[in-house]
Formats: sequence, structure tokens, C-alpha cells
Amino acid sequence: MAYQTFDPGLENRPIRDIAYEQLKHAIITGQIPAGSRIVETVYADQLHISRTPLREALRKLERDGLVEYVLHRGVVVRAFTIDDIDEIFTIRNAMMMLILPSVVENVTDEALARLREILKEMDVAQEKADADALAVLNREFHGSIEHLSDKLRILRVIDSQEEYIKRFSALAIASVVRRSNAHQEHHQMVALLENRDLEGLKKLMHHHLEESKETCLAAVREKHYS
Amino acid sequence: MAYQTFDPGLENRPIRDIAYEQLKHAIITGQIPAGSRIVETVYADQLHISRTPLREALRKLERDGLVEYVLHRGVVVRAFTIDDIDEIFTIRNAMMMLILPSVVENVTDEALARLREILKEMDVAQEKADADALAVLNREFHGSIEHLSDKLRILRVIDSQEEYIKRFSALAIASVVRRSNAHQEHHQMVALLENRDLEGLKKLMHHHLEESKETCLAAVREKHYS
DNA sequence: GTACAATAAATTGTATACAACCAAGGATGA
DNA sequence: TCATCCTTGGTTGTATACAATTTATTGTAC
Repeated sequence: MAYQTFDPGLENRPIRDIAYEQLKHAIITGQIPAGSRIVETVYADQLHISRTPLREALRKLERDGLVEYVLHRGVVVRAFTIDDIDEIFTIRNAMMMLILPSVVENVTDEALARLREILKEMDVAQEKADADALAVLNREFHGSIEHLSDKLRILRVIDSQEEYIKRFSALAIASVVRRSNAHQEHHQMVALLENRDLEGLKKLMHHHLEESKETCLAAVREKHYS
Repeated sequence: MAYQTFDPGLENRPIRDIAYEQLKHAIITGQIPAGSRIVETVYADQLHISRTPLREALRKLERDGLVEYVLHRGVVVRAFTIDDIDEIFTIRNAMMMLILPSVVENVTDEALARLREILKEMDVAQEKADADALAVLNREFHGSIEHLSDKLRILRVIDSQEEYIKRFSALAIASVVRRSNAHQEHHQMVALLENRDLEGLKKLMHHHLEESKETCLAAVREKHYS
């Protein structure tokens, strides 16, 4: 068959990466339920690609811990429990504490201006109670802060959990109360960053992520997701 | 060509995993220097395998962050600095603090007996100043403690750094002074575990890993590794 | 009907073939 | 001499073919 000539705009990535992201998304959202066996030919046909790039995508998922490989039996989707969510947020929180010193150290006026810009957009979204927009802006906001750090390996750990965070922090933002508190906290964060107040920022960020976790866990428990 | 029919004993893993580990080892030990481009055909020939399993190994290394992928240009070995070592130990220390509560909670008499057994072997190795044996036992000792925890995702983060730790903590163990201190600390750890003294253990473990890091960094700086 | 052996089907593991792309160098023309 | 186009060699991207292994199925004996 012909190559996948989708290529929207400038993107010309290998289709193994497309497959990787699609599978990752499908697993995290539960479209492919935990315990499912991923038979290569089935998914290759479904994605209209050959087994080769699909297998490379599976190897990546394997390193991510999303699927488990069994000798001569291929991969199975790993289970995903409330404890996982707890751990993911806990890891993220701990990593954040590790990078904050370098974040405060490296913050520039340009970065602060950018954060204030995002905050303004968040004000609007908050006003309109647009949870979807807030979820996107929220990731942008936190991402901008995190990537002020030069601790590349720690950032890599955070980024490896990024996809989960995206999904689950959206759940937290769905809560009206949490949304309002989080919004205030975001404003406070920028103020603390402005003053280079490391201790204050650490305390606030820790609280912020802890609250997000609790709200998210409550939401998940309610939906009896596990 | 015929399949790689090496298969020593019971091991019958796919050769992509063999390739993965060999490449990983070669990169971490510096046999393949940072910045090198890994041309698939070259290494496939060298390992006497085809490109397919090699590519799957490369995808895993990509997720590990050991190599970097450039569109249509393949992978290059990422640089590996003193800062990386610092971060790796820092991450490990932070993760350890997160799992220790569950370690203390789950510790059993059998586990303690096992730890004392390892300690005894370490006594012998310490007596004989056998640094190589100590390095192995050291990993076994710490691994046994870590895996008392049921925080699987956090353990996964620790394990993902395992290979580095193996290499670098061996450097720390090469120091006679550090070796002696570490040995004492290991004995103290078991005592604290016995008493389920979480706070004491946290304090000691934090100190222990911090000292290992410093010794290792000093050794690396001396060898002007970076 | 159950147990076991033999066989067939499904699936993964590996190798190879070919297409697409990039980079470098030479040919052509001004 | 310089710029531009084209070609070509090298390398990655993908598809496919085939081998090996596991799992399911069938058949036969008891």
C-alpha cells in the first residue's frame, strides 16, 4: 500500500509516532480496556499501517509502562487503578519540589509576562466557566513554569506522566469549587514568582497539587472508575 | 541467516531485548560516546541481527532518554553530564522518601531475615575489601528494601534509573572511606526497619543516598568524566 | 466421556525488499 | 568563478515474507 500521506501542514513525523500517540490516548482514556491483549495484525489493519511501525510504537508503550510484554504472547494493556492516579500526582508533586529552586532562579521578566498573558486568558475562561479551555490553559500555565527549570532529567520524569496529568487534572478542573480555588492559586503563584519567593512558592505549589489530586480522586471514586 | 540460537539455560528473550541491553550498557559506559550517530545497518551488522529488532531496541532507548531521534536522520547518543548524575541521585532520593512509609508498613520477618542474610555476605566482602562483590550485594540490599513497597509506579521510576545507579554507585563503593560508612549505615537500616522506625529510616536513607551521590560526583570529577 | 497425541490455526519474532528522503558533490550554464 | 540544478550514494521509513512458537482443535484410544 501507499505511504500514509496525511501530513497536515508541516508535520511529517513517522507513523510509528502517530500510532504511539493514538494507542497511548486510547489506553489512557480507557477505549482499550485494561487487560486487553493488543494483537498486532488487528491494530495494524485498524490503523491502516503495517506491523513494523506498530511494533515500534508498542515498544515505546512498553517503556512507558502502559502495556506489559509477555514472551511470545505480545502485549497486554496494564491495569490502571486509583492507586496509580495517587502515585502519579505524588510523583509529580515530589518532582515539582525538586525543580522549583531552579525555576525561581531562572525566571525572567519575559517568562513572567508570558505567564500573565496566560492568566488573562484564564480569567476570561474562568468567567465563562469554560472548563475545556481552562484545562488547556492550565497545562500551558504549569508547563511554562516547569520548563523554566534546567533540570532536564527531572523534567523528563514529569513529562513522562504528562499524558495522565492532562487527563486527570481535567477531571479536577471540572469541579466548580476547585476551579475557583485553583484560579486564585495561579494568580498567587505568579505573584510569588515575581518576588522570587521560593519557600512561599513551594508551599503553595505543594498545596495546589495536593488539592488537585484530592479533587481528582474524589471525582474518579464517584464515577466508580475503579 | 539463522536465528540467534544462543539461549543460555532458560533465557529465551527476544533479541531486541538483548540488543537493547547491550546498547544501553555501551552507552552508559561510554563505549559509544555521546554525540555518536547510531546508524542502523552498522550496529545491526555488528550485533549480527537485522534492522527490525535493532530499531525496536532504539525506540526503547528513545523512551529512556538515552538517545535522541532526529527526523529522517536516525538517533544520536545524548550527552551525559555531571548534572545528569546529580539529578539521577536526586530523583532516586526523592522517590525513596515517597516509598519508605509503605516499606516500613509492609516489612515482614522473612524480609528482615533476607536482609540480614545479605548483610552477612556484605560483612565478608567488606572484610575482604572486595568492591565488586560489594557493588552487587549493595544493589541487592537496596533492591530488597525498595521492593517491599507496593507503590508500583514510583518503583518504576526508580527502576528506570537502575542502570545508571548500578554504574555510579559502584564508583562510590570504590572509595574505602565511603565503603566503611555505607556498611555501617546498612546495618543501621536493618535495625531501624526491625523497629519500624519510619522517621529514623527516612533520615538515615536520605543521608546515605546523599553521601553516595557526593562520593560518586567527587570520583567522576576527578576522572574529569565531564 | 476423558485423556492424550497429533495437527492446524493464529500470532509473534526476525529478516529482507523496496520506497522515500536527505545530503553532498558534480555538471551545466551564465 | 559562482550559482543552480540534477544525480547519486547513503540512511531511514514502511511493507511484506517467512520462521518459530504458542494456542486451539481435531482425532484416536481407552
